[in-house]
Amino acid sequence: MNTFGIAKIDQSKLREDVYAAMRDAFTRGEFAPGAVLNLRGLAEQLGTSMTPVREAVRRLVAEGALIDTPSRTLQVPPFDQERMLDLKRARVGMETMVLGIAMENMDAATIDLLETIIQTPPDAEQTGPNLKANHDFHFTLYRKSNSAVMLPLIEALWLQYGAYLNLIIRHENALRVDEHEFHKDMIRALRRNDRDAAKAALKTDIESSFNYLAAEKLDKLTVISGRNPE
Amino acid sequence: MNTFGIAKIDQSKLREDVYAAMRDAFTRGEFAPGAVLNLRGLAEQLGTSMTPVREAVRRLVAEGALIDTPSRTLQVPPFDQERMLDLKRARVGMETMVLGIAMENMDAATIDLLETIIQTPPDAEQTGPNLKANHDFHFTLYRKSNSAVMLPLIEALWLQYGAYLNLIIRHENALRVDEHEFHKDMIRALRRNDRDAAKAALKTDIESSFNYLAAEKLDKLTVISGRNPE
DNA sequence: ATACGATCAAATATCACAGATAACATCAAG
DNA sequence: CTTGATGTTATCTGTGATATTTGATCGTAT
Repeated sequence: MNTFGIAKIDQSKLREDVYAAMRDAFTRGEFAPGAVLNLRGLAEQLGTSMTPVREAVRRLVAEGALIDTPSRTLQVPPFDQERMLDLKRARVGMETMVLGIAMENMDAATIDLLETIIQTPPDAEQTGPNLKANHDFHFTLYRKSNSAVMLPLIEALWLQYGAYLNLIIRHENALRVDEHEFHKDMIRALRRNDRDAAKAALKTDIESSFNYLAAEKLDKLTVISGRNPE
Repeated sequence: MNTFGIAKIDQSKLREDVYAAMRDAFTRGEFAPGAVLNLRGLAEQLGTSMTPVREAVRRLVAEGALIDTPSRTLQVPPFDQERMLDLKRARVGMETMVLGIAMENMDAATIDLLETIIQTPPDAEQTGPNLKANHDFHFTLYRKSNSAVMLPLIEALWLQYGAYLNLIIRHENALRVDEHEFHKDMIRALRRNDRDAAKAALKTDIESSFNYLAAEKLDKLTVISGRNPE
Protein backbone atom coordinates (compact mmCIF):
# COMPACT_ATOMS: atom_id res chain seq x y z
CA MET A 1 0.00 0.00 0.00
CA ASN A 2 1.30 3.45 -0.76
CA THR A 3 2.00 6.16 1.79
CA PHE A 4 -0.85 8.49 1.11
CA GLY A 5 -3.53 6.00 0.42
CA ILE A 6 -4.09 7.47 -2.99
CA ALA A 7 -5.99 5.08 -5.16
CA LYS A 8 -4.66 4.36 -8.60
CA ILE A 9 -6.46 6.32 -11.21
CA ASP A 10 -8.69 4.09 -13.27
CA GLN A 11 -7.83 5.69 -16.53
CA SER A 12 -10.81 5.01 -18.70
CA LYS A 13 -10.13 2.51 -21.39
CA LEU A 14 -12.88 3.28 -23.77
CA ARG A 15 -12.56 0.12 -25.78
CA GLU A 16 -13.01 -1.99 -22.68
CA ASP A 17 -15.98 0.04 -21.55
CA VAL A 18 -17.68 -0.23 -24.89
CA TYR A 19 -17.10 -3.96 -24.92
CA ALA A 20 -18.40 -4.33 -21.37
CA ALA A 21 -21.51 -2.35 -22.20
CA MET A 22 -22.31 -4.44 -25.23
CA ARG A 23 -21.54 -7.65 -23.45
CA ASP A 24 -23.88 -6.72 -20.65
CA ALA A 25 -26.59 -5.96 -23.12
CA PHE A 26 -26.11 -9.39 -24.63
CA THR A 27 -26.26 -11.24 -21.37
CA ARG A 28 -29.44 -9.40 -20.55
CA GLY A 29 -30.92 -10.50 -23.83
CA GLU A 30 -31.33 -6.97 -25.14
CA PHE A 31 -30.38 -7.87 -28.67
CA ALA A 32 -32.93 -9.70 -30.70
CA PRO A 33 -31.69 -12.58 -32.83
CA GLY A 34 -31.39 -11.42 -36.41
CA ALA A 35 -31.16 -7.75 -35.51
CA VAL A 36 -28.86 -5.70 -37.70
CA LEU A 37 -26.44 -3.28 -36.08
CA ASN A 38 -24.29 -0.56 -37.54
CA LEU A 39 -21.15 0.99 -36.18
CA ARG A 40 -22.28 4.57 -36.37
CA GLY A 41 -25.46 3.91 -34.50
CA LEU A 42 -23.63 2.11 -31.75
CA ALA A 43 -20.99 4.81 -31.56
CA GLU A 44 -23.64 7.46 -31.23
CA GLN A 45 -25.58 5.58 -28.57
CA LEU A 46 -22.42 5.07 -26.57
CA GLY A 47 -21.30 8.64 -27.00
CA THR A 48 -18.00 7.79 -28.61
CA SER A 49 -16.51 7.44 -32.06
CA MET A 50 -16.33 4.52 -34.40
CA THR A 51 -12.86 3.31 -33.55
CA PRO A 52 -13.45 1.90 -30.07
CA VAL A 53 -16.80 0.52 -31.15
CA ARG A 54 -15.14 -1.16 -34.06
CA GLU A 55 -12.63 -2.92 -31.86
CA ALA A 56 -15.24 -4.02 -29.35
CA VAL A 57 -17.37 -5.32 -32.19
CA ARG A 58 -14.41 -7.15 -33.65
CA ARG A 59 -13.98 -8.94 -30.38
CA LEU A 60 -17.65 -9.84 -30.19
CA VAL A 61 -17.40 -11.29 -33.68
CA ALA A 62 -14.41 -13.36 -32.60
CA GLU A 63 -16.48 -14.65 -29.71
CA GLY A 64 -19.38 -15.57 -31.93
CA ALA A 65 -21.79 -13.07 -30.39
CA LEU A 66 -22.05 -11.16 -33.65
CA ILE A 67 -21.51 -12.20 -37.23
CA ASP A 68 -20.29 -10.37 -40.31
CA THR A 69 -22.74 -10.44 -43.15
CA PRO A 70 -21.62 -10.55 -46.77
CA SER A 71 -22.77 -6.97 -47.19
CA ARG A 72 -20.38 -5.74 -44.52
CA THR A 73 -22.97 -5.10 -41.88
CA LEU A 74 -23.23 -6.74 -38.51
CA GLN A 75 -25.92 -9.04 -37.33
CA VAL A 76 -26.95 -10.76 -34.15
CA PRO A 77 -26.95 -14.46 -35.12
CA PRO A 78 -30.47 -15.29 -36.29
CA PHE A 79 -32.40 -17.91 -34.43
CA ASP A 80 -31.70 -21.29 -35.84
CA GLN A 81 -32.83 -24.62 -34.48
CA GLU A 82 -29.69 -26.40 -35.53
CA ARG A 83 -27.40 -23.80 -34.03
CA MET A 84 -29.37 -23.93 -30.82
CA LEU A 85 -28.83 -27.68 -30.50
CA ASP A 86 -25.19 -27.17 -31.29
CA LEU A 87 -24.85 -24.56 -28.61
CA LYS A 88 -26.64 -26.73 -26.09
CA ARG A 89 -24.32 -29.66 -26.76
CA ALA A 90 -21.31 -27.39 -26.47
CA ARG A 91 -22.46 -25.91 -23.19
CA VAL A 92 -23.24 -29.28 -21.66
CA GLY A 93 -19.93 -30.73 -22.79
CA MET A 94 -17.71 -27.87 -21.75
CA GLU A 95 -19.45 -26.98 -18.54
CA THR A 96 -19.65 -30.52 -17.18
CA MET A 97 -15.98 -30.93 -18.00
CA VAL A 98 -15.01 -27.80 -16.14
CA LEU A 99 -17.32 -28.71 -13.29
CA GLY A 100 -15.44 -31.99 -12.92
CA ILE A 101 -12.15 -30.16 -12.64
CA ALA A 102 -13.60 -27.59 -10.27
CA MET A 103 -14.78 -30.31 -7.94
CA GLU A 104 -11.22 -31.52 -7.53
CA ASN A 105 -10.52 -28.19 -5.85
CA MET A 106 -13.82 -27.71 -4.09
CA ASP A 107 -13.89 -26.53 -0.49
CA ALA A 108 -16.51 -25.67 2.09
CA ALA A 109 -15.95 -21.92 1.82
CA THR A 110 -16.81 -21.91 -1.86
CA ILE A 111 -19.95 -23.95 -1.28
CA ASP A 112 -21.00 -21.45 1.38
CA LEU A 113 -20.34 -18.63 -1.04
CA LEU A 114 -22.51 -20.34 -3.64
CA GLU A 115 -25.27 -20.59 -1.09
CA THR A 116 -25.14 -16.88 -0.30
CA ILE A 117 -25.27 -16.08 -3.99
CA ILE A 118 -28.56 -17.87 -4.50
CA GLN A 119 -29.98 -16.51 -1.29
CA THR A 120 -29.43 -12.94 -2.38
CA PRO A 121 -32.93 -11.56 -2.71
CA PRO A 122 -33.83 -10.54 -6.24
CA ASP A 123 -33.97 -6.82 -6.76
CA ALA A 124 -37.23 -5.28 -5.66
CA GLU A 125 -38.50 -4.30 -9.05
CA GLN A 126 -37.00 -7.28 -10.79
CA THR A 127 -39.59 -9.40 -12.46
CA GLY A 128 -37.77 -11.92 -14.60
CA PRO A 129 -35.43 -14.68 -13.54
CA ASN A 130 -32.44 -13.49 -11.58
CA LEU A 131 -29.97 -13.60 -14.44
CA LYS A 132 -27.07 -12.03 -12.66
CA ALA A 133 -27.27 -14.35 -9.68
CA ASN A 134 -27.50 -17.33 -11.99
CA HIS A 135 -24.44 -16.19 -13.91
CA ASP A 136 -22.56 -15.64 -10.68
CA PHE A 137 -23.53 -19.03 -9.40
CA HIS A 138 -22.28 -20.86 -12.47
CA PHE A 139 -19.05 -18.94 -12.82
CA THR A 140 -18.16 -19.00 -9.14
CA LEU A 141 -18.39 -22.74 -9.52
CA TYR A 142 -16.38 -22.89 -12.74
CA ARG A 143 -13.70 -20.54 -11.50
CA LYS A 144 -12.69 -23.20 -9.02
CA SER A 145 -11.27 -25.12 -11.97
CA ASN A 146 -8.58 -22.46 -12.28
CA SER A 147 -8.68 -22.93 -16.02
CA ALA A 148 -7.59 -19.71 -17.69
CA VAL A 149 -8.03 -21.43 -21.03
CA MET A 150 -11.51 -22.84 -20.68
CA LEU A 151 -13.28 -20.12 -18.72
CA PRO A 152 -13.11 -17.59 -21.58
CA LEU A 153 -14.49 -20.22 -23.94
CA ILE A 154 -17.44 -20.79 -21.65
CA GLU A 155 -17.96 -17.05 -21.37
CA ALA A 156 -18.10 -16.98 -25.15
CA LEU A 157 -20.75 -19.70 -25.15
CA TRP A 158 -22.83 -17.76 -22.65
CA LEU A 159 -22.52 -14.72 -24.82
CA GLN A 160 -23.87 -16.59 -27.83
CA TYR A 161 -26.57 -18.00 -25.64
CA GLY A 162 -27.36 -14.44 -24.59
CA ALA A 163 -29.03 -13.63 -27.85
CA TYR A 164 -31.43 -16.52 -27.35
CA LEU A 165 -32.05 -15.41 -23.81
CA ASN A 166 -34.09 -12.70 -25.41
CA LEU A 167 -36.53 -15.44 -26.32
CA ILE A 168 -36.21 -17.64 -23.28
CA ILE A 169 -36.81 -14.74 -20.97
CA ARG A 170 -40.49 -14.74 -21.81
CA HIS A 171 -40.85 -17.91 -19.82
CA GLU A 172 -39.74 -16.09 -16.73
CA ASN A 173 -41.65 -17.89 -14.08
CA ALA A 174 -41.08 -21.42 -15.29
CA LEU A 175 -37.40 -20.67 -15.67
CA ARG A 176 -37.12 -19.27 -12.19
CA VAL A 177 -38.50 -22.45 -10.67
CA ASP A 178 -36.09 -24.58 -12.69
CA GLU A 179 -33.16 -22.50 -11.59
CA HIS A 180 -34.09 -22.84 -8.00
CA GLU A 181 -34.29 -26.61 -8.30
CA PHE A 182 -30.92 -26.68 -9.98
CA HIS A 183 -29.18 -24.57 -7.38
CA LYS A 184 -30.51 -26.73 -4.58
CA ASP A 185 -29.49 -29.97 -6.29
CA MET A 186 -26.05 -28.64 -7.09
CA ILE A 187 -25.29 -27.50 -3.56
CA ARG A 188 -26.39 -30.87 -2.25
CA ALA A 189 -24.20 -32.73 -4.72
CA LEU A 190 -21.22 -30.54 -3.91
CA ARG A 191 -21.60 -31.13 -0.19
CA ARG A 192 -21.59 -34.89 -0.82
CA ASN A 193 -18.79 -34.43 -3.36
CA ASP A 194 -20.88 -36.51 -5.72
CA ARG A 195 -19.58 -35.75 -9.17
CA ASP A 196 -22.11 -37.72 -11.14
CA ALA A 197 -24.99 -36.05 -9.35
CA ALA A 198 -23.47 -32.61 -9.85
CA LYS A 199 -22.93 -33.18 -13.54
CA ALA A 200 -26.41 -34.58 -13.94
CA ALA A 201 -27.89 -31.53 -12.23
CA LEU A 202 -25.93 -29.20 -14.46
CA LYS A 203 -26.91 -31.08 -17.58
CA THR A 204 -30.55 -30.90 -16.60
CA ASP A 205 -30.27 -27.19 -15.88
CA ILE A 206 -28.76 -26.35 -19.24
CA GLU A 207 -31.09 -28.57 -21.20
CA SER A 208 -34.19 -27.35 -19.46
CA SER A 209 -33.39 -23.73 -20.22
CA PHE A 210 -33.05 -24.64 -23.87
CA ASN A 211 -36.27 -26.57 -23.83
CA TYR A 212 -38.19 -23.32 -23.82
CA LEU A 213 -36.91 -22.87 -27.32
CA ALA A 214 -38.44 -26.03 -28.69
CA ALA A 215 -39.35 -26.01 -32.33
CA GLU A 216 -43.09 -25.67 -31.92
CA LYS A 217 -42.71 -22.44 -30.00
CA LEU A 218 -40.19 -20.98 -32.35
CA ASP A 219 -42.49 -19.23 -34.77
CA LYS A 220 -44.46 -17.42 -32.17
CA LEU A 221 -41.38 -16.30 -30.31
CA THR A 222 -39.47 -14.97 -33.27
CA VAL A 223 -42.37 -12.73 -34.02
CA ILE A 224 -42.33 -11.40 -30.51
CA SER A 225 -38.61 -10.84 -30.55
CA GLY A 226 -38.77 -8.19 -33.18
CA ARG A 227 -37.54 -7.88 -36.70
CA ASN A 228 -36.51 -10.83 -38.70
CA PRO A 229 -33.79 -10.51 -41.33
CA GLU A 230 -33.93 -11.37 -45.00
CA MET B 1 12.59 -12.36 -45.26
CA ASN B 2 10.95 -10.55 -42.41
CA THR B 3 11.02 -11.59 -38.80
CA PHE B 4 7.75 -13.38 -38.52
CA GLY B 5 7.57 -15.11 -41.84
CA ILE B 6 4.52 -13.14 -42.76
CA ALA B 7 4.16 -12.65 -46.45
CA LYS B 8 3.15 -9.28 -47.81
CA ILE B 9 -0.44 -8.96 -48.79
CA ASP B 10 -2.09 -7.70 -51.92
CA GLN B 11 -4.91 -5.25 -51.62
CA SER B 12 -8.29 -6.87 -51.02
CA LYS B 13 -10.16 -7.80 -47.86
CA LEU B 14 -7.23 -6.54 -45.91
CA ARG B 15 -8.51 -7.23 -42.44
CA GLU B 16 -9.18 -10.88 -43.17
CA ASP B 17 -5.87 -11.29 -44.92
CA VAL B 18 -3.90 -9.72 -42.14
CA TYR B 19 -5.62 -11.99 -39.69
CA ALA B 20 -5.04 -15.02 -41.87
CA ALA B 21 -1.37 -14.19 -42.32
CA MET B 22 -0.80 -13.84 -38.61
CA ARG B 23 -2.78 -16.90 -37.85
CA ASP B 24 -0.73 -18.91 -40.30
CA ALA B 25 2.43 -17.65 -38.71
CA PHE B 26 1.13 -18.85 -35.38
CA THR B 27 0.18 -22.29 -36.54
CA ARG B 28 3.62 -22.65 -38.06
CA GLY B 29 5.15 -21.78 -34.72
CA GLU B 30 6.84 -18.63 -36.03
CA PHE B 31 6.17 -16.64 -32.89
CA ALA B 32 8.35 -17.26 -29.90
CA PRO B 33 6.60 -17.32 -26.53
CA GLY B 34 7.21 -14.05 -24.75
CA ALA B 35 7.99 -12.14 -27.93
CA VAL B 36 6.80 -8.55 -27.97
CA LEU B 37 5.03 -7.20 -31.03
CA ASN B 38 4.08 -3.69 -32.06
CA LEU B 39 1.40 -2.52 -34.41
CA ARG B 40 3.53 -0.25 -36.56
CA GLY B 41 6.10 -2.95 -37.15
CA LEU B 42 3.45 -5.46 -38.13
CA ALA B 43 1.74 -2.96 -40.40
CA GLU B 44 5.00 -2.23 -42.15
CA GLN B 45 5.91 -5.89 -42.59
CA LEU B 46 2.48 -6.56 -44.03
CA GLY B 47 2.61 -3.54 -46.30
CA THR B 48 -0.56 -2.00 -44.92
CA SER B 49 -1.58 0.56 -42.33
CA MET B 50 -2.27 0.21 -38.65
CA THR B 51 -6.03 -0.01 -38.73
CA PRO B 52 -6.46 -3.48 -40.24
CA VAL B 53 -3.58 -4.75 -38.14
CA ARG B 54 -5.26 -3.44 -35.02
CA GLU B 55 -8.42 -5.29 -35.78
CA ALA B 56 -6.64 -8.51 -36.58
CA VAL B 57 -4.64 -8.19 -33.38
CA ARG B 58 -7.79 -7.46 -31.40
CA ARG B 59 -9.23 -10.68 -32.67
CA LEU B 60 -6.12 -12.65 -31.82
CA VAL B 61 -6.25 -11.24 -28.31
CA ALA B 62 -9.86 -12.32 -28.00
CA GLU B 63 -8.80 -15.79 -29.06
CA GLY B 64 -6.02 -15.92 -26.51
CA ALA B 65 -3.22 -16.07 -29.08
CA LEU B 66 -1.88 -12.71 -27.94
CA ILE B 67 -2.16 -10.89 -24.65
CA ASP B 68 -2.28 -7.25 -23.68
CA THR B 69 0.40 -6.35 -21.21
CA PRO B 70 -0.20 -3.79 -18.43
CA SER B 71 2.01 -1.37 -20.32
CA ARG B 72 -0.29 -1.55 -23.32
CA THR B 73 2.03 -3.52 -25.54
CA LEU B 74 1.33 -6.86 -27.13
CA GLN B 75 2.98 -10.10 -26.24
CA VAL B 76 2.93 -13.71 -27.32
CA PRO B 77 1.92 -15.54 -24.13
CA PRO B 78 5.10 -16.53 -22.30
CA PHE B 79 5.72 -20.18 -21.64
CA ASP B 80 4.01 -21.35 -18.50
CA GLN B 81 3.87 -24.89 -17.21
CA GLU B 82 0.47 -24.45 -15.63
CA ARG B 83 -1.05 -22.89 -18.70
CA MET B 84 0.36 -25.68 -20.81
CA LEU B 85 -1.35 -28.33 -18.69
CA ASP B 86 -4.53 -26.32 -18.86
CA LEU B 87 -4.35 -26.13 -22.61
CA LYS B 88 -3.66 -29.83 -22.90
CA ARG B 89 -6.68 -30.69 -20.79
CA ALA B 90 -8.84 -28.34 -22.82
CA ARG B 91 -7.69 -29.80 -26.12
CA VAL B 92 -8.22 -33.39 -25.00
CA GLY B 93 -11.66 -32.59 -23.63
CA MET B 94 -12.97 -30.56 -26.53
CA GLU B 95 -11.45 -32.58 -29.32
CA THR B 96 -12.55 -35.98 -28.03
CA MET B 97 -16.02 -34.55 -27.58
CA VAL B 98 -16.16 -33.26 -31.13
CA LEU B 99 -14.66 -36.49 -32.42
CA GLY B 100 -17.50 -38.38 -30.80
CA ILE B 101 -20.06 -36.24 -32.57
CA ALA B 102 -18.17 -36.46 -35.86
CA MET B 103 -18.21 -40.24 -35.73
CA GLU B 104 -21.99 -40.18 -35.67
CA ASN B 105 -21.82 -38.73 -39.16
CA MET B 106 -18.79 -40.58 -40.43
CA ASP B 107 -18.80 -42.08 -43.89
CA ALA B 108 -16.40 -44.00 -46.10
CA ALA B 109 -15.71 -41.03 -48.37
CA THR B 110 -14.43 -38.94 -45.50
CA ILE B 111 -12.20 -41.73 -44.25
CA ASP B 112 -10.77 -42.04 -47.75
CA LEU B 113 -10.17 -38.32 -47.82
CA LEU B 114 -8.35 -38.52 -44.51
CA GLU B 115 -6.17 -41.23 -45.95
CA THR B 116 -5.21 -39.14 -48.95
CA ILE B 117 -4.36 -36.23 -46.66
CA ILE B 118 -1.78 -38.20 -44.73
CA GLN B 119 -0.43 -39.77 -47.89
CA THR B 120 0.32 -36.41 -49.43
CA PRO B 121 4.09 -36.39 -49.68
CA PRO B 122 5.71 -33.71 -47.57
CA ASP B 123 7.07 -30.83 -49.59
CA ALA B 124 10.47 -31.53 -51.04
CA GLU B 125 12.40 -29.09 -48.94
CA GLN B 126 10.30 -29.58 -45.85
CA THR B 127 12.26 -30.77 -42.89
CA GLY B 128 10.03 -30.52 -39.84
CA PRO B 129 6.83 -32.38 -39.15
CA ASN B 130 4.15 -31.90 -41.74
CA LEU B 131 2.15 -29.35 -39.80
CA LYS B 132 -0.29 -28.44 -42.50
CA ALA B 133 -1.22 -32.04 -43.23
CA ASN B 134 -1.65 -32.70 -39.53
CA HIS B 135 -3.91 -29.68 -39.17
CA ASP B 136 -5.92 -30.75 -42.19
CA PHE B 137 -6.26 -34.26 -40.85
CA HIS B 138 -7.61 -33.15 -37.51
CA PHE B 139 -9.98 -30.55 -38.85
CA THR B 140 -11.32 -32.66 -41.70
CA LEU B 141 -12.23 -35.09 -38.98
CA TYR B 142 -13.76 -32.48 -36.70
CA ARG B 143 -15.70 -30.80 -39.47
CA LYS B 144 -17.78 -33.93 -39.75
CA SER B 145 -19.36 -32.91 -36.45
CA ASN B 146 -21.00 -29.98 -38.25
CA SER B 147 -20.57 -27.94 -35.12
CA ALA B 148 -20.37 -24.29 -36.07
CA VAL B 149 -20.08 -23.47 -32.39
CA MET B 150 -17.30 -25.79 -31.33
CA LEU B 151 -15.01 -25.71 -34.35
CA PRO B 152 -14.02 -22.07 -33.81
CA LEU B 153 -13.29 -22.82 -30.17
CA ILE B 154 -10.98 -25.65 -31.17
CA GLU B 155 -9.32 -23.38 -33.73
CA ALA B 156 -8.70 -20.95 -30.91
CA LEU B 157 -7.09 -23.68 -28.83
CA TRP B 158 -4.81 -24.62 -31.71
CA LEU B 159 -3.87 -21.01 -32.07
CA GLN B 160 -2.82 -20.81 -28.45
CA TYR B 161 -1.01 -24.09 -28.85
CA GLY B 162 0.76 -22.54 -31.83
CA ALA B 163 3.07 -20.49 -29.67
CA TYR B 164 4.23 -23.65 -27.93
CA LEU B 165 4.71 -25.28 -31.29
CA ASN B 166 7.65 -22.99 -31.62
CA LEU B 167 9.25 -25.06 -28.90
CA ILE B 168 7.84 -28.45 -29.76
CA ILE B 169 8.98 -28.09 -33.30
CA ARG B 170 12.57 -28.68 -32.32
CA HIS B 171 11.71 -32.32 -31.76
CA GLU B 172 10.85 -32.68 -35.39
CA ASN B 173 11.68 -36.28 -36.03
CA ALA B 174 10.19 -37.75 -32.90
CA LEU B 175 7.03 -35.78 -33.51
CA ARG B 176 6.74 -36.96 -37.06
CA VAL B 177 6.86 -40.60 -35.98
CA ASP B 178 4.20 -40.03 -33.34
CA GLU B 179 1.96 -38.32 -35.84
CA HIS B 180 2.26 -41.17 -38.26
CA GLU B 181 1.30 -43.68 -35.58
CA PHE B 182 -1.67 -41.57 -34.64
CA HIS B 183 -2.95 -41.20 -38.17
CA LYS B 184 -2.73 -44.93 -38.72
CA ASP B 185 -4.51 -45.77 -35.48
CA MET B 186 -7.22 -43.22 -36.12
CA ILE B 187 -8.03 -44.44 -39.61
CA ARG B 188 -8.22 -47.99 -38.33
CA ALA B 189 -10.56 -47.00 -35.50
CA LEU B 190 -12.77 -45.03 -37.87
CA ARG B 191 -13.05 -47.98 -40.24
CA ARG B 192 -14.19 -50.17 -37.37
CA ASN B 193 -16.36 -47.34 -36.07
CA ASP B 194 -14.77 -47.92 -32.70
CA ARG B 195 -15.30 -44.75 -30.73
CA ASP B 196 -13.31 -45.64 -27.68
CA ALA B 197 -10.29 -46.58 -29.77
CA ALA B 198 -10.54 -43.37 -31.78
CA LYS B 199 -10.79 -41.22 -28.68
CA ALA B 200 -7.91 -43.05 -27.06
CA ALA B 201 -5.76 -42.52 -30.14
CA LEU B 202 -6.58 -38.82 -30.20
CA LYS B 203 -5.87 -38.44 -26.52
CA THR B 204 -2.52 -40.12 -26.94
CA ASP B 205 -1.70 -37.90 -29.90
CA ILE B 206 -2.41 -34.67 -28.08
CA GLU B 207 -0.69 -35.69 -24.90
CA SER B 208 2.40 -36.99 -26.63
CA SER B 209 2.88 -33.73 -28.49
CA PHE B 210 2.75 -31.88 -25.19
CA ASN B 211 5.17 -34.31 -23.62
CA TYR B 212 8.01 -32.71 -25.51
CA LEU B 213 7.44 -29.75 -23.25
CA ALA B 214 8.06 -31.60 -20.04
CA ALA B 215 9.42 -29.52 -17.22
CA GLU B 216 12.97 -30.79 -17.36
CA LYS B 217 13.37 -29.66 -20.93
CA LEU B 218 11.79 -26.30 -20.38
CA ASP B 219 14.85 -24.24 -19.48
CA LYS B 220 16.88 -25.36 -22.44
CA LEU B 221 14.05 -24.77 -24.84
CA THR B 222 13.13 -21.28 -23.77
CA VAL B 223 16.68 -20.25 -24.43
CA ILE B 224 16.55 -21.68 -27.89
CA SER B 225 13.26 -20.07 -28.69
CA GLY B 226 14.68 -16.61 -28.65
CA ARG B 227 14.19 -13.62 -26.45
CA ASN B 228 12.72 -13.98 -23.05
CA PRO B 229 10.77 -11.14 -21.48
CA GLU B 230 11.45 -9.58 -18.10
C1' DA C 1 -36.54 -5.41 -67.10
C1' DT C 2 -32.04 -3.60 -67.13
C1' DA C 3 -28.60 -0.32 -66.45
C1' DC C 4 -26.95 3.64 -64.51
C1' DG C 5 -26.26 6.81 -60.83
C1' DA C 6 -27.19 8.66 -56.18
C1' DT C 7 -26.68 7.61 -51.47
C1' DC C 8 -25.10 5.56 -47.40
C1' DA C 9 -22.10 2.65 -44.57
C1' DA C 10 -17.93 0.30 -43.77
C1' DA C 11 -12.93 -0.17 -44.58
C1' DT C 12 -8.65 2.04 -44.68
C1' DA C 13 -5.27 5.65 -44.01
C1' DT C 14 -3.64 9.34 -41.54
C1' DC C 15 -3.41 12.52 -37.81
C1' DA C 16 -3.10 14.06 -32.98
C1' DC C 17 -2.49 12.80 -28.25
C1' DA C 18 -1.12 10.59 -23.89
C1' DG C 19 1.30 6.94 -21.33
C1' DA C 20 5.50 4.40 -20.86
C1' DT C 21 10.30 3.51 -21.41
C1' DA C 22 14.90 4.26 -21.62
C1' DA C 23 18.83 7.02 -22.55
C1' DC C 24 21.06 10.94 -20.95
C1' DA C 25 22.46 14.68 -18.25
C1' DT C 26 22.97 16.76 -13.78
C1' DC C 27 24.05 16.79 -9.06
C1' DA C 28 25.60 14.95 -4.54
C1' DA C 29 28.38 12.06 -1.74
C1' DG C 30 32.40 9.48 -0.97
C1' DC D 1 37.69 12.77 -9.49
C1' DT D 2 34.69 8.96 -9.56
C1' DT D 3 30.36 6.78 -8.76
C1' DG D 4 25.64 6.45 -7.79
C1' DA D 5 21.21 8.31 -7.82
C1' DT D 6 17.76 11.39 -9.46
C1' DG D 7 15.39 14.43 -12.65
C1' DT D 8 14.73 15.47 -17.56
C1' DT D 9 13.90 14.67 -22.21
C1' DA D 10 13.54 12.14 -26.55
C1' DT D 11 11.32 8.52 -28.59
C1' DC D 12 8.26 4.76 -29.13
C1' DT D 13 3.80 2.79 -28.16
C1' DG D 14 -1.18 2.23 -28.40
C1' DT D 15 -5.61 4.90 -28.55
C1' DG D 16 -9.08 7.69 -30.33
C1' DA D 17 -10.71 10.81 -33.89
C1' DT D 18 -11.38 12.10 -38.53
C1' DA D 19 -10.88 12.36 -43.55
C1' DT D 20 -10.77 9.60 -47.66
C1' DT D 21 -11.74 5.62 -50.39
C1' DT D 22 -14.32 1.65 -51.64
C1' DG D 23 -18.19 -1.07 -52.21
C1' DA D 24 -22.97 -2.15 -51.98
C1' DT D 25 -27.79 -1.21 -52.29
C1' DC D 26 -31.76 0.93 -53.92
C1' DG D 27 -34.32 4.04 -56.80
C1' DT D 28 -35.17 5.88 -61.18
C1' DA D 29 -35.12 6.50 -65.94
C1' DT D 30 -34.78 4.51 -70.30
